Amino acid sequence: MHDEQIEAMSKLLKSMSHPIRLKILCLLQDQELSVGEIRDQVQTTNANVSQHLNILRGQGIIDFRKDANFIYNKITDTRILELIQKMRTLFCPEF
Amino acid sequence: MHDEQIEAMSKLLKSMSHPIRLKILCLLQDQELSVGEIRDQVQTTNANVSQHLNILRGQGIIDFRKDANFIYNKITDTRILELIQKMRTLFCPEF
DNA sequence: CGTGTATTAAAGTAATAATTGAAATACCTT
DNA sequence: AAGGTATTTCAATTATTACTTTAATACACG
Repeated sequence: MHDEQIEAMSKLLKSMSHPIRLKILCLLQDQELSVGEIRDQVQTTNANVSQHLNILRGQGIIDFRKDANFIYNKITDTRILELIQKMRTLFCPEF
Repeated sequence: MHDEQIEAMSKLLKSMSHPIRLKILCLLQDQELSVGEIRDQVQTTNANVSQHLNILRGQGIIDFRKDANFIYNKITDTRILELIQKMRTLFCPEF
C-alpha cells in the first residue's frame, strides 16, 4: 500500500472504530433505519446519533433518503458490507 | 453482534486506525522486523515506534522475540492477517 | 568495565474527539 | 397559519489521544 492509501484506509477505519458508529453500521447491514430508530437502538441522544451519522456520511460509508420528516439511512458501499461481514466471520464466528 | 463484541471490535479497529500503526501492520504482513527497521520505514523516532508497538501488543495483534539487542516483531493472529488482506483486496485492488 | 546501539518508560503539552443541551430547520397534519 | 415530530447545527464542556522530550534500562562487543 502507498502512504496515501494508508492514510485513506486509516481514516476509514477510524470512522468505523467508535462503538456507536460500529453498532450503527452493524444495524444497517441488512436494513435501512431512520435516525430515531437508530437512536433507540444505541441508547443515546438524537444529536449524538446525528453527529456520528455525519462522520459516516463524510466518509461516504452511508447514504440517506428523505421521506416526510424521516431520514432513512443505509450503507451504499458494498465494500463496507463485505468488510463488516469479514470481521464478523473472523471475530464473531457464532454468527 | 452483541454489545460486548461491538466494544471489543471497535477497540481492535481503533488500534489499527492510526496511520503509523496501520503501516506497521502492513509491513509485518509477510515478514518480521526489528524496531529500528520499522522506524526507518515509517520515518519517526524510536520512542514513537515503540509506543505504537505497545498499543498493538496490548491488543494481542503482534508478538515479538528477542535476539541480541534487537526485538523482532511479527503478527501472530491470523485473523488480523486475513482482515488486512481483505482490506487490501477491497480498497487497493491494484495489489 | 565502558561504550554504543536498541528499546522502554514517564511526564508534559498540544491537538482531537465525544457528548450534551439548546436553538434552529424542515416537514406533515389539521 | 399553528402545533407536533424528526432531524440538524451550534457552542461549550469534558475526555481522550498524539507527540515530544528526557531519562532509564538492557545488552552486545571490544
